[in-house]
Formats: sequence, structure tokens, C-alpha cells
Amino acid sequence: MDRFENMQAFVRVVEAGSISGAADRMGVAKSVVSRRLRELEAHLGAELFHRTTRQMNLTDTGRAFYQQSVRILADVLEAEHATSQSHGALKGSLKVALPLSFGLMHLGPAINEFLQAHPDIEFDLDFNDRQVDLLAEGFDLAIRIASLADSSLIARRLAPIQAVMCASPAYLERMGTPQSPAELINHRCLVYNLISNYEHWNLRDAEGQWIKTKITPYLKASNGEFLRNAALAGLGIVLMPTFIVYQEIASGRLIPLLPGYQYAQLAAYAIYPQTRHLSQRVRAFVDFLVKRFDGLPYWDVCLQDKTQE
Amino acid sequence: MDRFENMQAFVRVVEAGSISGAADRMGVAKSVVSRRLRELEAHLGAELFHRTTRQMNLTDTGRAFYQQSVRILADVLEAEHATSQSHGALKGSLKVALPLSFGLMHLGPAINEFLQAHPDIEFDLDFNDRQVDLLAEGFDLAIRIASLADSSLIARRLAPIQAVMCASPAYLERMGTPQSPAELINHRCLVYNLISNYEHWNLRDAEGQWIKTKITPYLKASNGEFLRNAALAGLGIVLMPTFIVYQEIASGRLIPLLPGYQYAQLAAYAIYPQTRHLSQRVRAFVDFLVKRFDGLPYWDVCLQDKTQE
DNA sequence: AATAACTGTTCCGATATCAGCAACAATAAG
DNA sequence: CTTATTGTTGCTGATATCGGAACAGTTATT
Repeated sequence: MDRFENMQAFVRVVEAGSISGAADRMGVAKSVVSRRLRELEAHLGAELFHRTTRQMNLTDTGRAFYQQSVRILADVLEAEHATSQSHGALKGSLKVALPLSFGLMHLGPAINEFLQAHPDIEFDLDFNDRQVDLLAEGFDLAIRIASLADSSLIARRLAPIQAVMCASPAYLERMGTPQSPAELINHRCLVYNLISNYEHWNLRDAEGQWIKTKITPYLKASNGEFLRNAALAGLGIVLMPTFIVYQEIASGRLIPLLPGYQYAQLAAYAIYPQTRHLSQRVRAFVDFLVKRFDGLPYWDVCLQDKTQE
Repeated sequence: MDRFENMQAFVRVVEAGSISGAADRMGVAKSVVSRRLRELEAHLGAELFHRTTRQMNLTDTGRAFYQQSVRILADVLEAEHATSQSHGALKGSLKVALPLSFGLMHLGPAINEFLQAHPDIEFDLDFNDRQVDLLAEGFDLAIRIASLADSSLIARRLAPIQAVMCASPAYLERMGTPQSPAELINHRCLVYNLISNYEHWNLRDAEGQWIKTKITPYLKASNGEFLRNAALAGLGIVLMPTFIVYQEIASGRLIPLLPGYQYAQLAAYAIYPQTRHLSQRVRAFVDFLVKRFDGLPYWDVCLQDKTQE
């Protein structure tokens, strides 16, 4: 017994004024409508119509139920329509704030892929690592790498961001390979702002103990790719997100260090305002990103063994 | 495809956090819930859950649909609950204003009958022919005989009220039987306020023409039964609602006059305020009255032939 | 580290349900 | 008074739905 179907039949009968008329408009036999009505009345335990064998008059009970039914059915339709994205019928623009490195390297391909499924969406992308005020600047969505939790915004976790310490083989040959965090003070460190402060790196040993390690900043920069290139050139040791250096590690041009230690777990988030009626574009795009970055990120898959050693 | 059941299954899964849990609480096999979910997603053309084979995470699309679904299901339950009167579980009081004669003669038995079905309803009856202000005096309902249409009130037609002109055989023998409206001026008329003014009676002939007939008021009273008794005593001709005199006409103690003519069509109405949430008591009682007085009123059934002649 | 417990999905056979048709009773219309 | 229409009901075949079991993948526990 489909309660929506019964309800709808009831509403159609009220609007058509007769069972036959309603059945015609619905394209079913009138016996079906009749039975649905009776089923509904039995379910409610109340008479909706005052039947005169030929005439159908709403009872007051029925009139009250009709008004509520109409609203409910409209709500159902609205909910279904708002949810069903009609597969590719998404249109409009999407203004997104992206972090520089992660955005260029990993979100770019994702956006291209999304655009192929929804060609009528226009992206307005702002690659920038500064904090932006979503509402003030009219962003639909921001992608951030952090561990923040803002109450007025919804944050959807997209992917874990792992950090890895590494250096080029040439550097290690020249300066030696550190075997413990304490040795780091004798090395040249290339410092990336996003996941570390300037003076210390926070490591976690195998027992889960946090170790605040003093380092020697040799070069500071806010751009991950610049630091990666510096490390490749043998300038020092970097602590960076794996998504930037995974290819270099995989190919052996950078060597992971201190494999027994872990770093602060960050994550990439999609962040957007809490509006009552979130646009289908934003919902669809975030759903797409969550699905695409689900599980262990592809940039970490090939490192799983190397960083463990 | 039962949309209601699918929606409910979806909500239960969200609330239980898993398909198995939802299936347990719903008392069905988990395969059923799984299939319902897939069906719903297919119907919407959108992914509601982000599945990880073991974990079920709501997509943003799903979260939005969930919020709407919860509200819809609550609305359905509320509508059904408000409509279903739980068969006799009606309680509370019902303050009703009734017309004197009609109330005593015909509504009284109806109310008794209603009370047998709903013993927990307490009636507060005010038999009075004066106009009462429903809202000011706290009436739930008023029964009126009129043809009014007040915008702020809902009026439900209960029964047609026919009028009939009649006199006792003794009177007619003494004064003669009028054959046309014009002769009425030579007769003694007993005037009832409710359906006539003091100086004229409006009749309609067989062609539908309205005839304003001057009469001679011999006795004026606002109480129908008093006038009926006066007519029975042979004091004159009355024009009254059939519901007062139908037994006397049926038994021959009063003779219908001018059978070819009709009178203003009045009706008995149930009148009540237009409140958003009409109490179930009022709805149930009005529904009951409408049904009870449906069709040709029983007091007119036996007169149908007599008044036609 | 390896088993155990649990999750969601899929397939399959028995069962129940539902749509449509046709006949019927009752009423309004011409 | 006949005709057409309305709502209801019984019946039959097609359809869908249910529950159970097997399966694949994941977490928890030992």
C-alpha cells in the first residue's frame, strides 16, 4: 500500500470532482482509484467523502486532509526535483577558492573531469592560499587544507593530507642521513609554512608520543613547488605534503626520511556556507569531489611502502 | 515502486547509521532495505550515500534530501493522525448554538445518536433563535436556517428547508380553500418570522415567476410550534417549514394549500469559524450531521405526494 | 597477524499484490 | 422512460515484493 499513491489518488479525485475523471487523467482504470480511496479511508479510519452513490462530496474531515495532502505532495515533488539533478542538466556558475599547489596539481584534473559530465557549469576559480571570506566575497565553495572547524560553515572532508620528510640523494650523501629527530638540528631545513612553524617540526614516534623538534631553517618559502625544487637541487630537507612530492619519491629523486615517525594529520576540506537551500551545483560538485578523493589518495598509494621503510 | 516506503527506509537508514540496523528496527530483511535504497537513488538519479562497502556516508545531496524527507514524513504522520479519529476516542466539549424548533425536533435526536457513538463528548447546547457571535461567545458551532454566506465563517449545508402553506380542515371548511395567491388577502394568516416578513409572502408559480402576495397578518409569533398549534385550532393559514408540520400534514390534521406554488428555498447550515486546525470534534460532528440529513429530509419524504397535488 | 564478526549486495524461488476488465447497481440527463 | 454515466465489486493474470542464503569486503578482537 503506497501511501503517497493513495494520497495522490485522493487529491486527484478531489480536484477532478469524480473518480472517473481522476482515473482518466491518471490513465488508470477507475476501479483502481476507487480501491485506493477505500484503502485510504480504511487506513485513516475516517470517511473522506460523503458518498451518494453518484455524487462525491468532501466531508470536513476530508477537506482538512485534502489541504494537508496537497501540501505534502507538493513537498515531495519539490524534494525529489531538487534532489534529482536530471543528470547533467546542471547549469550556472560556481565560484571556488582553491589552494595554490593542491589546486593546481590535483583539483585541476578533478575539475576538468567534472566539467566533462556537466559542460554547462562555468567555473570561476581563484587559486590563492590566503584565507578568504566566503560570504563576503561571494564564493560558493572553498577548498582548504587544514584541520579547522568553523561553526557557521559546513566542512566536508575530501582527502587526508599526509606529510613526509625528504631530501635528495645528493644532499644525503653530502650531509648524511638523519637517524633520529635530534639530528635534524645539524641539517639544513627548507621550511614550508602551511604545515609547520618556523622553528619546530612536530613529529610523532612509534608509541604515539609527540616530539617537538627544533630545526634550523635554512630557507623559508610559502610555495610548495619552489621548496620541492630546492630539495631536488640538494639544498636541504623538506617536510611537505605527499601530494606535492609523491612523484619524486616514487622515482627516487627524493628519499623519505625518518620512516618511523608521523606528522600532524591534516586533511583537504570543501567548505561552504550553511544555506537552507544549497544549490544543486555546489552539492553535486562536493559529492563529486568526495567520491573522487575517497579512500587512500592516489598520490599516497605508491608511497605506502616507501615511507614505511 | 512505493515512494513512501522508499523514503521511509532511507530516513531509517540515516537515523540508524546502517542498513542492517534500519532493517532490524523495521523488522524486515536487510536485502529489502538495500533494494529500496537503490530504487530510491535510481528514481532520483542521484547518489544519496557515499558507499565504502562497509561505511555509509551521506552525500550532500542525500543530506538535503534527508532533511526534507524527515519533514515530509512527519507531516504525513501528523495529517493522518489528525484525520483518523481513532474511532470513538473523541473527547472534549462542543458548544453549539441551535435554532429552537428545528433544534428540538430534529437536531435533538441526531445529537443523541452522535453521543452514542462518542460518549466522551460533552455537549453544551444553546437553543436560541437569536443571532449569536460564534467567536465572541465561544461557540464551536452554530446551526442556522437561512441562506446566508458569511465570508469569515464556513457554512456547510445540512438539509433543504421547504416551506408549506397549510390550514386545518375546520378552518378551510369555514373560510373556504384559496385557489390562488390573490385570495389570500381575504384569509387570516398566522405569520412566522423566520421565513416571511409581516406583510407579504413570496410565492413562485409553476413558471418560476415570483409573486409577492399581500396578506393579512392575523396573528404574529416567533415560535413555530405555537403557530402550528394555532393553525391546528383553526385560527388561520400558516406558511411554515415542513419540518414543523410534516406529521400533521401526513395525518391530515393540516391541509397543504396552493400546491402549484413554491416558496423561498432555505437550508439548514452548520456554521463554524475558519480556523487552521479545526478540532476533530467539530469536524466529526459536522460530518455526522451532513450524512444524517443527506438527501431528501425524512420530514419531507412523506409529504412529497401531498404537497404536489 | 589472523581469525571472527559484521556490513552491504546480489540472486532466487515462493508468495502476495495490484492493475485491468467486465458486470452490476444506482443515479442524472435528455 | 430510455440512455449514459458513475462508483463498486469480483475475478484473473502479470508483476512485484519478500525473505533467506551465499558472497565480497571491512573492522574488531584475540
